[in-house]
Amino acid sequence: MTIRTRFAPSPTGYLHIGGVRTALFNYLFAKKHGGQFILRIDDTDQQRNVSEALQPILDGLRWLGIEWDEGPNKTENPQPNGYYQSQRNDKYQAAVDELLKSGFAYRDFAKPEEIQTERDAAVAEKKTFTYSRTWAAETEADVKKFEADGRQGIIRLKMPREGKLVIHDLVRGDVEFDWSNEQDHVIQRTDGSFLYHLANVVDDEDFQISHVIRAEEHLPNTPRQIFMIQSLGYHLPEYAHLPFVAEPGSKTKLSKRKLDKYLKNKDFAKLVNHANAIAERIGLEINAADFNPVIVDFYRTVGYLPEAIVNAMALVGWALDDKTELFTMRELIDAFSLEGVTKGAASFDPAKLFAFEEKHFLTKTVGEKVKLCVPFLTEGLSHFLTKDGDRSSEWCQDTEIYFSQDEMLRKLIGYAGERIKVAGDILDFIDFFIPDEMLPYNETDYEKRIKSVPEALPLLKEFRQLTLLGFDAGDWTHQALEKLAMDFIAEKGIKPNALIFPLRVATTGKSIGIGMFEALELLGKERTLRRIERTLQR
RNA sequence: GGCCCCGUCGUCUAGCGGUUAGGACACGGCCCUUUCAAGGCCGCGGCACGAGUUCGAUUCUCGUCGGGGUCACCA
Repeated sequence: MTIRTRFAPSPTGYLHIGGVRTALFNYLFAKKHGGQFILRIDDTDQQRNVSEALQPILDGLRWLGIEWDEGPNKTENPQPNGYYQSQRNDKYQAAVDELLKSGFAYRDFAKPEEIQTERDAAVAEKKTFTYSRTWAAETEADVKKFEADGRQGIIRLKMPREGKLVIHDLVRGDVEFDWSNEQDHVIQRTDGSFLYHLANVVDDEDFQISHVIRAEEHLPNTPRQIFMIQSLGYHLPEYAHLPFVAEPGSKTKLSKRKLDKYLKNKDFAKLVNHANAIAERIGLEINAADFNPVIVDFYRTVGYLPEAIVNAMALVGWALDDKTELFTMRELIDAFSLEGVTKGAASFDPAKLFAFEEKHFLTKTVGEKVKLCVPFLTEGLSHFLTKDGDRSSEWCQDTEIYFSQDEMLRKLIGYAGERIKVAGDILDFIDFFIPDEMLPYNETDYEKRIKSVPEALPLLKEFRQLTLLGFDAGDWTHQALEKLAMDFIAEKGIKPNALIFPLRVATTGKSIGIGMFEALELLGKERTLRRIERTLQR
């Protein structure tokens, strides 16, 4: 049997992190077994612009490396009617007609308030609501009568009222339902449009889906789908209901709308603050609704590695063994199995995701890191240089040199080592690329390391005059500089920090960063002296 | 409320009758160190509870409690 799985997003305008996990598991399972992964678009109830709302989802999946074999934007698609539910109405109509003909569905003329009354009564009696079928049309005469009353018809499933259904779920084992608890669900609306459950069943049959892998919130509505499958004589797919992705530190389903609440979680806040800082430095308008860690784009925007997201999400509700944590997509495909899927809801852990990012970034070569960082550096620099408005173009021209210092960037990334965990972190080191006369000082550091230390400036001045000024620019390496400084420190009989802190603030504007002498090496003699001079005159 | 699902450190999990209950992330401490990261070492911390079954239960059964999902002319 060919394994065929599908991910069926509704075009909502964004790719939810929980959706990623579902898509990923479907993808992994299909690839593992040499099958196909299909992308189908559930847009039966879509008012807005579908292609616009779908694009971020397609982009997000592609970015993550979850590529579909059939679906939108594919040149060769076997399905003549396409993969959009909105384009498949003929198929759905045929299915409804058949259900009607075979007696597994009926036309119903109840008014919404009449249904509601029955439902309220059931709730009051603490019983399962079951529609009385009072307004069900048995014959054409019934139809005429109801229509004469001004009633509008819909199509309902005529669900069994006795017996049991056992679903053999690949994750949960056998799950038993009583048919009597099932309702006569609507499958076609007054306006003739179709409902999700019907469309879903028809599509899965047409696309020959072998395994339905989806979040567990779908488990309660599986019986009605199986009822349709059986009534229409379709093949029954295998089911695997995944635990859903929960809020950090909770078992409640993760939701895009609860960001405020999540921000109270320390790890979540850390993740968001870090990302906000990057976004700010590239001049991005931060809109909390869209710039949200529940949405995949958030990570892409600040430079996370797609493989980190994939790795982290693969381990939400799945594990290979008791030790393997780091996976590439290829390794995931090889290792994945539905048996490894856990049953309990699994919290999304921002700290763990960040840890994966760190580890995956570490595996990149300097060359790869440069490639990843350049767009952020470019954005950050142009934002930094133009935020003062008028002067912008002039400043940009004057400082064009700073944009094209490949060699410096390369060295910097080497020296920065694991301080850069996300491509956007390169912006922590933007100071190396900006004109010396524009270097901003961290005022707290300046106060603490220079202003409030009387000997700081004299020491700096002396170091500059006696040591740096006469030092051969050709020997301007961090090793030579370090020796130079240490000799100076020894001679003066001071602690290293007495010189290094003021020097650090003077040359980089702040008291944290890469190794002091590596920093001076990158700056070069001329710029180092200029920055010190500027501080002395401040 | 009806129906269904779930329950191992704070979090993600390994475990599939006998283990000092293992790992990862986070957290705390120490070391290293010119700052910040990183790294090394150490530590904190868990089988929801109660009955069975069994020589023996984290593991099997039942119950209790707790958490969650779902009950649309949404998907």
